[in-house]
Amino acid sequence: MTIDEANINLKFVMLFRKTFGFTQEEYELLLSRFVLKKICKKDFYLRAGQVCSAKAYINKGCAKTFVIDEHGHQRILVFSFEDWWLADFESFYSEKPGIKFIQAIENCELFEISKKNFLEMEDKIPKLKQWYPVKITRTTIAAMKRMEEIKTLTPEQRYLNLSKKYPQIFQRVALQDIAAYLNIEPQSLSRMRKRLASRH
Amino acid sequence: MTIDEANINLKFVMLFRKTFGFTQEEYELLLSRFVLKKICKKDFYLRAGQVCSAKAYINKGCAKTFVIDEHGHQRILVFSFEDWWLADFESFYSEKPGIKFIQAIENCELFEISKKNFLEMEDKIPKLKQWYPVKITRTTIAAMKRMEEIKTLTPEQRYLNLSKKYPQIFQRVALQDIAAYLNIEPQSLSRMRKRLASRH
DNA sequence: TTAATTTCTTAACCTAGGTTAAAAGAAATT
DNA sequence: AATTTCTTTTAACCTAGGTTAAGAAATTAA
Repeated sequence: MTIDEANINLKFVMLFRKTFGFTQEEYELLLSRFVLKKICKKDFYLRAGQVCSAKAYINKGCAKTFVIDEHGHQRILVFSFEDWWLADFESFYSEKPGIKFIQAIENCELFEISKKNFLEMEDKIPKLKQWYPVKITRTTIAAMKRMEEIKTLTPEQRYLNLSKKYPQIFQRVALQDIAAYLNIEPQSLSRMRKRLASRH
Repeated sequence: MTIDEANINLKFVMLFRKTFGFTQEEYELLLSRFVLKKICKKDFYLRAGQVCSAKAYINKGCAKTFVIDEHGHQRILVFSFEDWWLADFESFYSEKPGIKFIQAIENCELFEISKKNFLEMEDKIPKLKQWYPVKITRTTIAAMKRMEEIKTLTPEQRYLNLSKKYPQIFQRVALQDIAAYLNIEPQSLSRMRKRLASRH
């Protein structure tokens, strides 16, 4: 399947075009390696035990990445929305089976590129290679910040931060998933919301 | 100050020499840009508010990296021992003042290289540049794993993991710092150790 | 060696979140 | 519209860790 011209809306490719000055040929070559993949709500993009051999740009929809803890509970590591990438980073680079599940929260429209094709593109379009250090540095900093946040804040504080920073998230993500993201049980989130409401 | 030949023990440089096949000239050029820096126990290598404009290889000693939470408590993000690097990664790359403190837990012998010199070396020794993507990918994966661990495990489980994986750490790091690393108060760690001991 | 300081432990009480179970509300099916 | 299923809320009880305060043990300094 190739990408329907009418659907092309890959912000990052457009951004590259501007930032790194891709030629028309490079632009088209890169685009040709992406494949449109539609997945329905509740479908899995990736399951624990699989090797993540591709990454996918989210054009529409959202997804959650989670691991299963020893009690069998989902522990959500990240929610991903439009203009983000879906992948189990660890498995993608190690090429070993991962422990993460990536599941659609809404019907999703993804543009996927295999690791093989991506590496090939990095060879053929040297400008693309400049992207990696920039992007991964940002990813690392984000992961470290997230770690600091989890370390220093209580679930309640993290809930308040989330409500403040991404109030729209409650329109798209179920409370039970918010709870799994905050690392608490849905009942506790419910009680917490009540507690916070009563402190008007 | 230059590095005394007798003291040269930079494993990473030796490793590079083998892995990337540095020439003698490259090897000596790179070494010449490192500066020996000794800091005493309890001295700060870096303070919040400063821009981290260098990184330091730990040849001897250990250090803790922490942030201060809203109650004024230290929250230790990482302990660093021999053969690790000291830096506030976030500040190093953003070139903005950071929020982290890096403090020696023992007297330390560091080999420091400024960001400026490091970038210059990356230009002059192209083989060195190959190192970055490899290293930062590992750093990112480690940060993500740490985040998963903090998310999925209780302080008690993390204490048990630490005791199992790095039993030697208790010989070098005070219990109050272990507590700050586990995200609990020293009293709670003390109580927890008693609880665990009684379950023989 | 003693005094001062720091680190570690103990205890009593408090609170947030876990656990279990059930009910109420919403959404999806029939 | 009615039924089934999934999500959210409520409540009672339990437990781990926070808080405060004080004492014991170990370092460090004098």
